[in-house]
Amino acid sequence: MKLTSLKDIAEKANVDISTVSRALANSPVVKEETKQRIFAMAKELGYYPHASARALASRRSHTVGLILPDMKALQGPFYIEVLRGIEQKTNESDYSLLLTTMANKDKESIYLSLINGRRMDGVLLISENITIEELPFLVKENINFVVVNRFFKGPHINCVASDNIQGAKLATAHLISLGHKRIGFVTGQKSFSASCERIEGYKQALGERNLPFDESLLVEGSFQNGISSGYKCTLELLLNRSPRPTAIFAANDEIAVGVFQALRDKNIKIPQEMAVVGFDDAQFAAYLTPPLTTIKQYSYEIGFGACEMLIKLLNKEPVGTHKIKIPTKLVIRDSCGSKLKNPHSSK
Amino acid sequence: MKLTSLKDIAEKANVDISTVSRALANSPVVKEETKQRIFAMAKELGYYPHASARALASRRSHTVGLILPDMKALQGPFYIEVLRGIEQKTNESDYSLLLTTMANKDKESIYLSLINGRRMDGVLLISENITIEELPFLVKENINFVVVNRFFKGPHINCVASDNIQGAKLATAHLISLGHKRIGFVTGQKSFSASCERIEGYKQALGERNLPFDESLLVEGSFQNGISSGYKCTLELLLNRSPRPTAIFAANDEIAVGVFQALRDKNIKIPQEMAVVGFDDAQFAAYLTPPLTTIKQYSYEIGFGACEMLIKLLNKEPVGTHKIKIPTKLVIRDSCGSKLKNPHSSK
DNA sequence: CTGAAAGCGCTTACAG
DNA sequence: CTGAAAGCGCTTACAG
Repeated sequence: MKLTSLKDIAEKANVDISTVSRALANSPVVKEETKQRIFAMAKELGYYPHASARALASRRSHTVGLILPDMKALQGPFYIEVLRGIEQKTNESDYSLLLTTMANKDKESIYLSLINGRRMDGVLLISENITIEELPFLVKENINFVVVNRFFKGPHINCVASDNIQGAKLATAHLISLGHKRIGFVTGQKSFSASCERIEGYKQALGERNLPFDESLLVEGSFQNGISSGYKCTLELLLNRSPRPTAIFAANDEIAVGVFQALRDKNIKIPQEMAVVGFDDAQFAAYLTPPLTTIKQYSYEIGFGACEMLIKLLNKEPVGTHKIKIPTKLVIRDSCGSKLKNPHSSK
Repeated sequence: MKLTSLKDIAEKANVDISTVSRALANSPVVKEETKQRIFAMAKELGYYPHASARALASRRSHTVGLILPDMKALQGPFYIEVLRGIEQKTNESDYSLLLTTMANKDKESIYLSLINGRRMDGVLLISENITIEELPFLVKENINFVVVNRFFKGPHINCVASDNIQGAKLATAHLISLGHKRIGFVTGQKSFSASCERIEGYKQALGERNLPFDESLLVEGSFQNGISSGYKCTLELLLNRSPRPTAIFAANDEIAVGVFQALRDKNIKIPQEMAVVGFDDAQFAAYLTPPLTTIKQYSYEIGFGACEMLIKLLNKEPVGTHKIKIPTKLVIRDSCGSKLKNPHSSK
């Protein structure tokens, strides 16, 4: 079954294929009338440009690569939304999206085979476990890339991520405004930049209200094992902290679920005896008992923005800044209650 | 920056590029010694074949398309695992994976642009909302495809999915073996084949034990709005059913969460007063209170199997059957308790 | 076993 | 504004 090619259109329209090519690319150089005639024929013949031929000739695959540590990274609503944003942008710009995982491959060979094999024009790096070490390699190899949801310093390293500092500040300030002074914080792994930034935001909020920072109120949990680590860390926060915190900031919503469970097991009422804030605004956050107050991340915008930046790079268009921070938003539900009556009553 | 091509290798090895091409393709026709020499040079020069050039010449893109209704379809652990399976197989077979969504595009144009644009050799259809109508189009256009996680009849329609009938039978039989005779069933949308199959399995299990099938024990929920529909449907099952069911089968684990919530609100103890079984074995299933007994689907195997079948089709290798059913497994935890003491005591 | 040649379906200077 | 030609980097009959 032969598909229609430029040649078919050219013959039918009685022009050279180069003219057809230009017309379909909407080149300003070809006469409007000719263009219209060619458009019509192309449509009539059901023409679809052959992506590989085009890529070979133009030296652009019009494909963006998405590199994940492994598929499990997609778990949770956060990355799904990131993907939605990416897909929307690739669609609008007529790019294809190639999906790859670093699972059991070595990183350099991925980059090399994908970029040198010319399957993609640039890559989006979605990865909690990208290390700063591999980035210079990408820069050296002249690979267009943007890192999604992490920040790295360096002028050639393009990043788009949530403003974690601002988000954590928002959460902490909210608790403070409700009268809390001792705020426990179940963080994510400290090896993740997002964790450090959120801790930074927490400290800043405290500092701005002249509240002391107490190291013992920080317990390191895990983003991935949110529920179980949230549970364990809460138990720890309930022990030997004097006075006991009156509020807990969970570094993500899964962790908050664990916090909820521990609190329920200990018969500590939310929000009356302990306020809880999460981070992410996961879909289930509104369904918890009580509904979780949390920090919403604009993950769709992160994906879209990252892809937009990459495509601009590919088109050699000027990108403004190479580091984009997407602000977050406080979503108030019931897990923090309203003003605290007597924040220090419980010990 | 010029990348190394066949020509570079050919010059260096003092052979024609066609020989290099054959050697790298490991053609049996070229002399072993020549091959080795060429392999070495290729490696030394860091050669990566240009995917587009190869695709253009060989008329195979070596790319498999993954078509989703929208990114949200990936939500939940089920499809993540399916993806893992697919990725594993594409890796092994050296295929690339192109990701597309049907969100705001019309389906035929997707198929046409992707297949006729020759971006992919075949497609994997992951979609709850694929309709039987569009399949003949695919067949007519000679597109290689396999439907993941749904069954359609027809000799040219390749499907790989869980054995839903067997799974639902497993769940129901388990409840029956524990003494339950009145088993409520919060189904998925009846428009989904998975729902019908699970209902069928439920009926079969009942029939095999000579238990009557009571239509009023079936309430239609929703896979997507699992929690809220599970909640509502449970309330309904608790009303006017006489005698009241002593067990509830939830068509997926999210629905089971809703069932749990409703039961808790009504002060009905799980499993003492009501046994609950789910379906999927979602990650959170083990963390519910009580841990959920459920039916595990081998989603990784579904993805792997589907991709394997597709690649066989592309290679014109014989595929055995065109419909593969992957069996499910009962995972017993605490939500069904053990033997019922007095199954009819509660009314 | 290897080489020379044609061709895959486009794009893009170069002329005119 | 359009055409003729070269070229993108491979594969694959066809000869020898």
